[in-house]
Amino acid sequence: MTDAARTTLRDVAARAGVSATTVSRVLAENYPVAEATRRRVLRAIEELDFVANTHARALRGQGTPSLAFVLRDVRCPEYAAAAQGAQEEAARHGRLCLICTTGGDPARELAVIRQMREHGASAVILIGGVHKDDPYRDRMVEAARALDAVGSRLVFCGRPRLEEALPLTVVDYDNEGGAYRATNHLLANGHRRIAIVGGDPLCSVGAGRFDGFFRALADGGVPPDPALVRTGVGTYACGYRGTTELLESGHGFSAVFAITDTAAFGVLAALTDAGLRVPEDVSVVGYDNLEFSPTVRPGLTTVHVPHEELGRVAVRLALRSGPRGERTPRHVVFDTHVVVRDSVARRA
Amino acid sequence: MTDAARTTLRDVAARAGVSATTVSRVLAENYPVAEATRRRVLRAIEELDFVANTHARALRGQGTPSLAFVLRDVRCPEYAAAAQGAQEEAARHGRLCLICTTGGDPARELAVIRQMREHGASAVILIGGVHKDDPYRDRMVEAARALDAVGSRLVFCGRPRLEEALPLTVVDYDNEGGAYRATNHLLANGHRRIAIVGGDPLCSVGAGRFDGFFRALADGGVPPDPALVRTGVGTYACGYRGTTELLESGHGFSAVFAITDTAAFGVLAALTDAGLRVPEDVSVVGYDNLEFSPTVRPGLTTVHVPHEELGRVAVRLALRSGPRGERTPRHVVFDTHVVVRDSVARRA
DNA sequence: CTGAAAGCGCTAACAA
DNA sequence: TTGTTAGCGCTTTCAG
Repeated sequence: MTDAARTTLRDVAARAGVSATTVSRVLAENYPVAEATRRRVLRAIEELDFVANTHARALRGQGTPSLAFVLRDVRCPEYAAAAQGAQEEAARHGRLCLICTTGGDPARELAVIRQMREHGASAVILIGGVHKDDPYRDRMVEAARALDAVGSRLVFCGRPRLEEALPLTVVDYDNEGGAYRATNHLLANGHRRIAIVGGDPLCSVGAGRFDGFFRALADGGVPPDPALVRTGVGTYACGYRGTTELLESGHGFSAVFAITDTAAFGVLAALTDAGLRVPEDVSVVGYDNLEFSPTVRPGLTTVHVPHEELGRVAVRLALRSGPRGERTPRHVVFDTHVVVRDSVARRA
Repeated sequence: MTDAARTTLRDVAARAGVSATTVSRVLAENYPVAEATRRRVLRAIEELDFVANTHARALRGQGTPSLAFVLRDVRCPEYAAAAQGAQEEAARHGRLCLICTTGGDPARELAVIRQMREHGASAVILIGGVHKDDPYRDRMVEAARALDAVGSRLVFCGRPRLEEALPLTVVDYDNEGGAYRATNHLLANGHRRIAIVGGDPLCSVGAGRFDGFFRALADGGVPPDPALVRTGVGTYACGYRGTTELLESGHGFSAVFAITDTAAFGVLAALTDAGLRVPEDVSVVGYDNLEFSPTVRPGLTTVHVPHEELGRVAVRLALRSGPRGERTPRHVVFDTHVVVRDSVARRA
């Protein structure tokens, strides 16, 4: 029982008593075919349960190239959201999506890009932040050029652009600005001792959020206190741990800026477990506005990031200038804004 | 700037001053090639930044066929978990994964299966429950046969098998049993008035959970009360709404069995918003044991489902009997068990 | 050790 | 309206 050979267009042709060309034309509907013949062919296709071979088509240059997404982990709600948006958009265009997870390993990311090149994907969309790392950066530059050279594109989604002159499409959001506004919201509510928890300053996402935070502090005339900074990788665990450490350290604070909503959930849990009330005792803001964030109690005040939209637009731009379109690199940046819910109170 | 033609193996051959055959052999490493020649070829590949064309390979029959996953929505944590497990396993085998979302539309699911057939995927893995619908079922039977006919497989993941004789691989979990045990846990804690919220009895997943629930009630000698049943589609919203309705209806209850953890989060929120304490006033159990479930307060008592594992095993089985392996349909069912946390208390 | 030739399944000139 | 032919990029006999 080796590969039961797949039914080919020739089989259909034979059965319908026509040439392969005719079958092809019936399928493509791009050429006149006598109605009777057409019906005969259609019946043969039906009877044989024929489906065309994508690879043969692709080889002929007729294929609809797929789209590829590369992300760290589908379980991260932000990435899942972007992936979902992208999927929907791709489906709308009849495109197939390859989704590959890398577990955050840059080597795997590059490997995947390579696989996509082999595959002739019309675009490779990289979702999520990057670690700042020069050799990696250089390889990315190469990748962008290589993809461009064959009429394909590299798209960064929720990841800052590299240098200006690169054939790269970037769909990003105002990461730094969101952090600035979130911090300002805390400041405006009278908070001065604000902790920041869970961010990774070496990751583009974390770095931008830190920047916005400190800029807001500076603009608000509040001196930053290193004792109130707890770095991490944006997970629940580091939100929880960071908060617990902060509490134990005895450095007072009246508000926490969690670098992600996921970390904020950890912050909330740690505070609750310590017998503190949110927002009466401590105020909390998050970042991302996950689907889940309005549902926790208290509802989480956070920064809205249009994750689905990022994915959708990434696909749209990737598809816009198909192989024969103009090659202009594109750059779109979405706004972010604070969504006020119940986790921030005026400082007593 | 039309399709900058992609570098081909011939280009490499020309540059290295050898035949295409030799280049192919250097790539495949399946045939002796003089070291000097090899190096020349490798250099040419490097210089030209050549990557082989997957489609040509696939056409020749040498390709590594991809794997396809079909699921409703990547944003659902259960599906994301399964997808992640599957991805990792696939990556381990050097396979590419196509992930397609259907938005729960059976028509799209079928369409996707078709695309996968065109693609020659070695397996199509369907993740998640199904609605009970006969015409759809029949098409699925057809799909299973069609895939099998070309040496590919259809895999159900977290979805009950169809008829016995089908060439279908099933990786499922003891859905009914989990609900039975969760309900028993409530019963064992003295609860008699137990509401069930959020399930869709027309979906395979919901139906199994309802069955387990009612069986446990029957075995425990507790007559089921229709007034305590609130159906839905397993979302946060229906957990919330169901609970609110229950509360307003005035039918007393001391515990809620939420059909999914996601619904349980809604139940928890509704209870909290109504000024009730969990578990002091009302006990709650969920189902799924999402990553998030231990992190809410109180920690959610729930039924563990090994979602990642389901995905991993689905891939493993799909790959096990490659095209030339034996065709035996397989069926594996994972156990489920109750994870006790803090949302259930003894009935006062 | 290397190369020439055939062909995977499909489509597009070009003829008829 | 239909068929014939050639060829996409690769691998693989089969000869050299």
